Amino acid sequence: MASIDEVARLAGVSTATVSRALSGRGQVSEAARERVRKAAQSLGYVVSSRASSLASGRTRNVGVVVPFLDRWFFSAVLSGVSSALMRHGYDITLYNITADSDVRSEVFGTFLRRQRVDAVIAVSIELDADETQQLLDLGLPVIAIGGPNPKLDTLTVDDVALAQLATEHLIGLGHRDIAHIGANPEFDLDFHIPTNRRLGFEKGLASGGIPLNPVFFEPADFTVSGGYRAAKQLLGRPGPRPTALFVASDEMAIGAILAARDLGFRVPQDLSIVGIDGHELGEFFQLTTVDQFPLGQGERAAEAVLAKLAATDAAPARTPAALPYELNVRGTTARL
Amino acid sequence: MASIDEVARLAGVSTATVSRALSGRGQVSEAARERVRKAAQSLGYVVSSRASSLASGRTRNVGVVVPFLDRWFFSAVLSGVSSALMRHGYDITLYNITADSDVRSEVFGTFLRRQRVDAVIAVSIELDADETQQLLDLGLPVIAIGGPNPKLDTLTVDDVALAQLATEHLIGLGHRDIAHIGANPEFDLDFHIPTNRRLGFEKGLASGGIPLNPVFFEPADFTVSGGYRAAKQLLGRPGPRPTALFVASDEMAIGAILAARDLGFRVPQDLSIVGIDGHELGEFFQLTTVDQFPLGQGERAAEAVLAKLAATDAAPARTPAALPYELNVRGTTARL
DNA sequence: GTGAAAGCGCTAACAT
DNA sequence: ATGTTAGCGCTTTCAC
Repeated sequence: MASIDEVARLAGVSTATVSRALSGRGQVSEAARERVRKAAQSLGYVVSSRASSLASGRTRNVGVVVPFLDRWFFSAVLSGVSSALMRHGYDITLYNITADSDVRSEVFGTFLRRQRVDAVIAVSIELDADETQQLLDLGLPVIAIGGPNPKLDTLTVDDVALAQLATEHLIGLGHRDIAHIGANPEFDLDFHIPTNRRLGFEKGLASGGIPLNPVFFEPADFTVSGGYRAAKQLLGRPGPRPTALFVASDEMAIGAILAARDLGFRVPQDLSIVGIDGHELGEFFQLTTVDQFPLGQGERAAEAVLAKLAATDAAPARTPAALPYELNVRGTTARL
Repeated sequence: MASIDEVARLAGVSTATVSRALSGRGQVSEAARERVRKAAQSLGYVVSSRASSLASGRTRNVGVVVPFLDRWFFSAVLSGVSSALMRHGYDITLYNITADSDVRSEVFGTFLRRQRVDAVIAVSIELDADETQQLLDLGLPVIAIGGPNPKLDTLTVDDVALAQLATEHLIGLGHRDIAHIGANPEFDLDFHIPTNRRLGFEKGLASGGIPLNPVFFEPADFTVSGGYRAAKQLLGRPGPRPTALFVASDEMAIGAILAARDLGFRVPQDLSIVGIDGHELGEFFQLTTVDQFPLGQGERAAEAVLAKLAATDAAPARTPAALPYELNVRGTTARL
């Protein structure tokens, strides 16, 4: 592994000039820059991040904290973060927080304090006051995605508005008997998202002058099978039947589609279903949904964090804007 | 951020002793060790990985190279890698290789050469000779998962045997008209897995004395909708119809189940379906499958890499064994 | 078992 | 624009 001295010797300059030429910091003549580049190239030299970060305080590495790796939404966000950061020459080191509080305190108390990262992106994790403080104490730029945390710069989608949009889409199609599958109270301990989606649902109904019917709500756990079971409840029991379902996630919505089919309902003729997320399987099931572009959320988070890293007192990074979303009408919703 | 000197002062020892006490290398009296631990704790001191790795050459960080982040199989493997490595105090930095050859050469030519990692785990990426060489030239322990590469220590599941097991399960249930959904030749440029599964299918048929029927094969792209389309082809066209399907992945198998239902076939009464993987949705669809425990694969890879890191010339790490798999009979296969 | 001191390979003042 | 040099915060001989 060639070192900076060898490059300097081969290029006929000092190590300082090599450092400047390769990092783009400070003034270097075009000629010297070119010789350094060539020398580095021919020696296969790459700046050692260990040495460079010790000397400069910069690691070119961003820590990403996620609660799940094997749920589609989080993978998609991570994918977006990764590609955007890579494009800028940054590495990403991954911290998978589980529910296990030992793991959590290890991550916040040790792993993140190793000075391995220049900044942190926290993806949809509800942090308690302690954890938030520990993050802040790192003294690094932090960007959170989702789950608004007043102490952290957060990129957040307006979940109330999303849910309202979905609900009003249904109302616009003439539906009035609309049921909601969403917020399981237990799940909501970690994320406020389900609650907000439920609020949006209620706002949507209100805007259409439709009274809230407590029977038209069923909690589920944000999995396909949870959605399936919830839909079976809603559709199978005696009493009034909804003509449309607003489901708080695409995965649950897919479960609901399957449940409806099993019970002999045709979607969308007998039952309209709308979800939220923009899940990759939505296309296959022709699911109408409110897309929240998870990949784009990751990319935006990456850019926000890079902006913070590049910010100066003279030119501070601007606060992140609200995340975009879009109603994607496909085949699971239709006029009553 | 407290530094080692402060800890040393507070504990009344030299920095050398602090280093030894905290790293567990070298001899330290129990008393000194305890004082150091207390001092570090009270100052909130964590060893700086920048300084430590520059001085020692060890980073406590493993690079993980994956081709996809948003496919369930890879997320599951990554999840396993992450939890196992974390347990041992290791960080993981993630390199998401895309098909884009610029990204690939950046990762192998630059990112991985920054001396940020002690070892590399490559998850199911088919590497060309150049890339393999670049990995080897890093001079680091490398463990690959899947896609056997003779130059790399590889943890690999016997795909031929898996496929044969699935096929023979069908034969054991009395099926003889068995179709296969699998290897799309184009997809196979990157992974030999589909080909091996097809070979296993053929071996299974042969062991049951069943001649290969070229009509009973349909290529697909390992997605749900790919499986759906392929199954529609197989079941919908004139001519002989299979009574069972061996599908080379669970995601495609789920597509096949849906296709069968849409065509009015009852699963498993009219059609048996078996997949491969152990996908999280398998439970919901009651899919019979050959589970290959992706999470466990990740954990094993992590352990293998740690073993290599701990290995000495006197006690080299043993070569990794074949990965386990298991037939999980659920509801989509039945006697003819 | 413990301490002194010489690096590890860079970067960033400071000089020129 | 470029070189000299003093660290960055640890680990690891080496000596005791």
